[in-house]
Amino acid sequence: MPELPEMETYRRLLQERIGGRSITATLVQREKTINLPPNEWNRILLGNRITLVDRRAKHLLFHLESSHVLLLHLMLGGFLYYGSTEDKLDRTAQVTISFDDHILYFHGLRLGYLHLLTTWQLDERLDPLGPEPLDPSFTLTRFTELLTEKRGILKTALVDQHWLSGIGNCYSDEICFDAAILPTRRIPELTDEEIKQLFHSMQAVLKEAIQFGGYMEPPFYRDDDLTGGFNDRCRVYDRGGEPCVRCGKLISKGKLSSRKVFACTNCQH
DNA sequence: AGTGAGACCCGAACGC
DNA sequence: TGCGTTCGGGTCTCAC
Repeated sequence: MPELPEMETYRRLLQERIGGRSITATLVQREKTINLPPNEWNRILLGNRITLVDRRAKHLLFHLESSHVLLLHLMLGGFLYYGSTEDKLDRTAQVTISFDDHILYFHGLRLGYLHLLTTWQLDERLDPLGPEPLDPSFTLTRFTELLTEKRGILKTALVDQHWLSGIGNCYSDEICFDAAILPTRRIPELTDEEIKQLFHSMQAVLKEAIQFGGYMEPPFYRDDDLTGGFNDRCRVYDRGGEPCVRCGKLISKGKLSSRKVFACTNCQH
């Protein structure tokens, strides 16, 4: 599931590859993915140069020389592949963007989108998002303040993009596991010590996931051994029934308002 | 304010 | 092989 670490992995890989390069062709197979009539979308993009690939929460931002921005959200199951006309995946690509002989394929964009925006429109779109958990200005003090404003269930808050952005279903469970705190705990019942631990685990888990290339099935390019490196390092997510790496008891799989929740009910409290 | 339900969307995986 | 069916899950909106 593309969350902060997966998008950050893509950002890094994309910046190295297409940063500074000009778009030579585009192909839109699914018009709903974009926000403009295809000819207008194409007209603005063709010949335009990518000045910077940036990330905000689970969004990827392709800044263009024209000062437009391509805003990507992969939602569920979206993923990217960087190859060529020969080197591509045998999967449907909703959009492709070419840089001479290199092609960026956008796959699995069912609910996901790739919107071409002005900087003003971009600010408006990103405005409702909560703070970035890894932003240096996001301190334990700030985190504690945020938690004081919330009263519901911990996991619900962690995945609330308006409250704190970038964390989704997978990492909320991983963070809670690392902190040895149940994701179903009520926020007001958390002790100062637990909040401190949660903050620390949030930093540690997200940084580790970024370092190992996130939780992602398909590779980003041929011979890519980075993307998806965190798949095997997940401790609870999608591991229902497997033994807990910390205590050996079986990981439980539950539901919380239509969301899957994975936790070790033995060593998480 | 928090919670839950429903809609969105459709390719891939699965079953026969 | 091929057709039909099922499923996933972030986000938004709306009702309670």
